[in-house]
Parts: sequence; C-alpha cells; structure tokens
Amino acid sequence: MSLSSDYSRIESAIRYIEQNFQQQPSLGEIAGNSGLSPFHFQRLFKRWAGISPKRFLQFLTVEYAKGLLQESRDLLDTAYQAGLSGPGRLHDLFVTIEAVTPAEFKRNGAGLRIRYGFHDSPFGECLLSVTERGICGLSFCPGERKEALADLRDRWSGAGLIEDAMATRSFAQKIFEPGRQKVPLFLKGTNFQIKVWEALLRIPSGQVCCYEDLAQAVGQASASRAVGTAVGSNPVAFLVPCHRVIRKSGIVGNYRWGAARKKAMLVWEAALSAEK
DNA sequence: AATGCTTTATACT
DNA sequence: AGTATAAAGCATT
Repeated sequence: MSLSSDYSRIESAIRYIEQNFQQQPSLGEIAGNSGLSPFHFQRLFKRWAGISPKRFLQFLTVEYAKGLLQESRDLLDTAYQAGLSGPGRLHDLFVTIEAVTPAEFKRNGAGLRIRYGFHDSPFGECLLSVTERGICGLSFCPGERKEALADLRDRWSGAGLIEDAMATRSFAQKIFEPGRQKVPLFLKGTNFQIKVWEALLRIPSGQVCCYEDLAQAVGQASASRAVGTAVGSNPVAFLVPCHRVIRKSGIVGNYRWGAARKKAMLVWEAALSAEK
C-alpha cells in the first residue's frame, strides 16, 4: 500500500474533522466516516505519517497551531542572522534557487525545454516539471491533469513542453524523502514574489509562521495581504513551503490546492519533527 | 478598477 | 465563545 493511495483517506478524514469539529467527533466516528474500522484507521496513520490517530488529531487543533506560531515568532530573523540562508546562502539548505533574469521573464521561457511528468506523492498525484536549470513547477492535480498542465503552459507560454515522466521520476522520488539531498529550483516571478518565496525557504519543516511575520521578513510589515497573494502564486508546491504560512489566529487558512491538503502537509511534517 | 493563501476592529448570535 | 461585516493595506492583472 503506497503513501499516495493512503492520502485520499487522510484527506477525507481531515475534511470530516473540519466539518464536525464543533461536536468533537470521537476516533471511532472519524474512522467510520472514512469507511475504516478503528483498527485500520490506526494502521493508516502509522503508515502514512508514523503517528497514532490521537496525535494526528492533536496536530489539527487551532491551539496546537498557535503554539507553533508562538515558538517561531522570530524564527525568520534568527535563521537569517545565523547566516544560514541570506539571499546568497540558500544553497546551504535543501534547495538551490535560481530566478529567471528580467529578459527571460519577459520572454516567458522562449527557447526553454520543459519536461514534465505525473507522479504519486504522499499528498496525491502531482505534476512535476523541470528544465536543465532546475525544477520549475510542482503542483497537485486532484481533479483534472488537464488543469495542472494548462496552468504550466500558461506560466511558461514560450517554452516547449515535453511529457517525459522518465526524466522527472528521479526528482519526484527525492522530493518527499525526509532527509533529502538538495534539489535545484528554477523560479520565475516578480522581484517581490521571489523575495517572498526566498523567505518561505527559511521556515524549517515542522514549523509555521503567519503572513504578517513573512511581510516583516521581506521588509514590508504592512503588506501581509500582498504577501498572501505572492505566497499563493508559488509555482513549486511543497519544496517552496508555502503551506507553512498560516493565519495569525492559528487558523490554517487557504491553500491553492485545498486547505485539507495544507493541513495534511503540516501534520505530516509535525509528525516527522516530533519523532526526533 | 478589481482581486486576494490577511489583519484588526466592531457588531451580533 | 464563535461568527459575520467593514475597512485598511499593497502587489498584481
């Protein structure tokens, strides 16, 4: 049983909890709703995130999220000060990042060859696209593959697209490994967007920050709303961890590929870092 | 001019 | 307590 086939069940459990959190559903009720016995429910979580259902539920509460927010209050600053990841130093982390030049930006990737493929992941099927210079796209396609592809074509209207799952597979396998080696990223965005995305990379796995903190980190404390839209236009899901930004109130907030998926990612990472 | 992965304040249920 | 509504604020289309 693969992680990706577990995901749809995980997501439906999250959905159920979202909708019924007011009446405090029991483990049995949640299990029943996903068509599983409590026993299999237990196995499912162990397999997918390595935690018990009970821990899983705890990670999903607003209280827990608030605690995390508190913890990482000045996390962006400290990471920055430690010299771990200033603008030129991101390479020490788990990705390298390269932005398109202004001229390239205008040409929308003209002359560029992009290879793409669909792969399974712990968060459902995803569309991965790469150039010689790095990964330029990662998105999830819960419904139509077509939509994900149209979006890719849209963002790189000048580039040639080649379906080549063989080429993208090796990347796809690396991406969701806990202690993965670094992968190259190739990003296209406005100055503001690139700045915001770089700031996202400073949030460690298992931690979160709010939009306001992020705004402060890019030097525009009152631009939390604009930061939100920039975060939302992140082209490389998961690797650029836009899912680690939540509302100040502890509410997880919106996500391009569904709030349930965002929560799933946060729980998954929380479980990972709690292991140690 | 309108929109959005926000935030804060204010008013209701 | 939780939930609507309004307004402020700012990059992007």
